[in-house]
Amino acid sequence: MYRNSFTEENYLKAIYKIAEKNDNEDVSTNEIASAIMTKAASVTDMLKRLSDKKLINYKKYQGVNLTSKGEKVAIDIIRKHRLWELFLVDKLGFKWDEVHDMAEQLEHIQSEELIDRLDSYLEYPKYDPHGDPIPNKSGQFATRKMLELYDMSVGFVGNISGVCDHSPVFLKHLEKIGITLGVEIKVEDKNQFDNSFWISVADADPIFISKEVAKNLLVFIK
Amino acid sequence: MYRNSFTEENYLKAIYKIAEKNDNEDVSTNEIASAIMTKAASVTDMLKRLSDKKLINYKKYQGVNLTSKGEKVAIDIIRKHRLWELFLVDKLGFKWDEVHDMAEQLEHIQSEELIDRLDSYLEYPKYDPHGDPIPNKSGQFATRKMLELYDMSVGFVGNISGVCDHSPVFLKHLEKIGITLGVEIKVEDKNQFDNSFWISVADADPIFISKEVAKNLLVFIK
DNA sequence: TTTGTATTTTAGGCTTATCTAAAATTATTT
DNA sequence: AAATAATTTTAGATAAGCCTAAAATACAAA
Repeated sequence: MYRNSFTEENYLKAIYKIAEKNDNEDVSTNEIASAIMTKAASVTDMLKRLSDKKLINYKKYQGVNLTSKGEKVAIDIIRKHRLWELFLVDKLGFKWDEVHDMAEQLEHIQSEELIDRLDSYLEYPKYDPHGDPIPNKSGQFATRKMLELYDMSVGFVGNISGVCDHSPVFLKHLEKIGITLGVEIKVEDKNQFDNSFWISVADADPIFISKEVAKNLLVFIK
Repeated sequence: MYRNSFTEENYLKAIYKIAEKNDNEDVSTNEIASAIMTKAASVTDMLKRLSDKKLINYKKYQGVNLTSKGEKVAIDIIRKHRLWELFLVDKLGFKWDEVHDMAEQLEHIQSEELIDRLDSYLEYPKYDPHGDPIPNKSGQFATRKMLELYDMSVGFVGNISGVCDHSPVFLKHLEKIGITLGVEIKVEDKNQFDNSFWISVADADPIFISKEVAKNLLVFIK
């Protein structure tokens, strides 16, 4: 029974997320370096070690992808991260823009029993506070078709079900203008000039949102 | 704003606990080595680093004690450890013999806000699942005079308020014979020959406990 | 007080994870 | 296809933490 270090877990998670974003193409050294905030040379070092441990498939200069063993580890970390985030928001009352750094630490706590009990305590949730799916114990993600609000037409009615950008600055902005996860919105008008929107949120007075905001909001059809 | 490593925090915690046990005498290299499960040479290395950081007072060959800065860190770790233990038992339903290893990891999560909210969520508890006091935000411990059950005389009535030995094997044994934290006990008889006890627990039929058990149970007077 | 034992420190190595600078490889452009 | 640019890897250091073996110091006993 091996145990992976924090650092190894972080690399695997980063590789998983980059691959997910790029339709599972092989992941390059530089992409990993910028995700982990480190230098390419350090990444190369680590790739060799992960390869030795059969956690990734790696050929020099060719980029990498996760083995099924490596993917398992990555999904497990994501499961832990999202469960802890939900705990922090639902039970301890944190806001959705405050929990990321804490979850980055908590995701490395080693105990399967702990995470299973946390899962049960939270009543086997399917989505985290940002709308991202939480894999279950066997690594399965719930799926639902989510679309960018930006692509919806005037008259569309649906619920905010996720965000693309997870940065505190974006999340705080949403909070300020009254947009939270799950809230019902309606597209009242679209501005041809700058592609900004007028939307009404939970039947309140319509608010203005920019193209940038609309592109980072995900909705699903009611 | 500095950040201490896990390892540094573990050393400081170990020094604090050894000093506490020995009436705040200076702590020796060997004592630390055996507490941390490492070698004396490694301890010496670390003592130099902790001393450079002004977390301990260290003179070669003379043993060490914590500076007020170091003590603060140690108490903070103990606070986090005990709060997490209580969370695991009270909220996630773990048994008191199962939580130590998880709390050893959780105690190093860095976020003052997190621990304050956990404290609030648990309603500012004063004692952990083993009866050990939980320091408050400013580092103050609740105090109550606890005595070994071993020193009580026949007829004594009180409540189990703590344990000396924290090992799973001891705690499981207590569980098995029906002794839990807070339960009321009465000393029915003491055996001169081997210093074993007959005690009744919560008005049930008297049970037999050995000298070893009696020395590791703490009571306070009702 | 000298001798012997136990404790502690130093010296020198090892591993993980990082870095910079230089070399090797791949990709792009003319 | 050759030249240039970008990416990736190697080489060689560094720091934290750990180790073993040997040297230094402190403690205990004759």
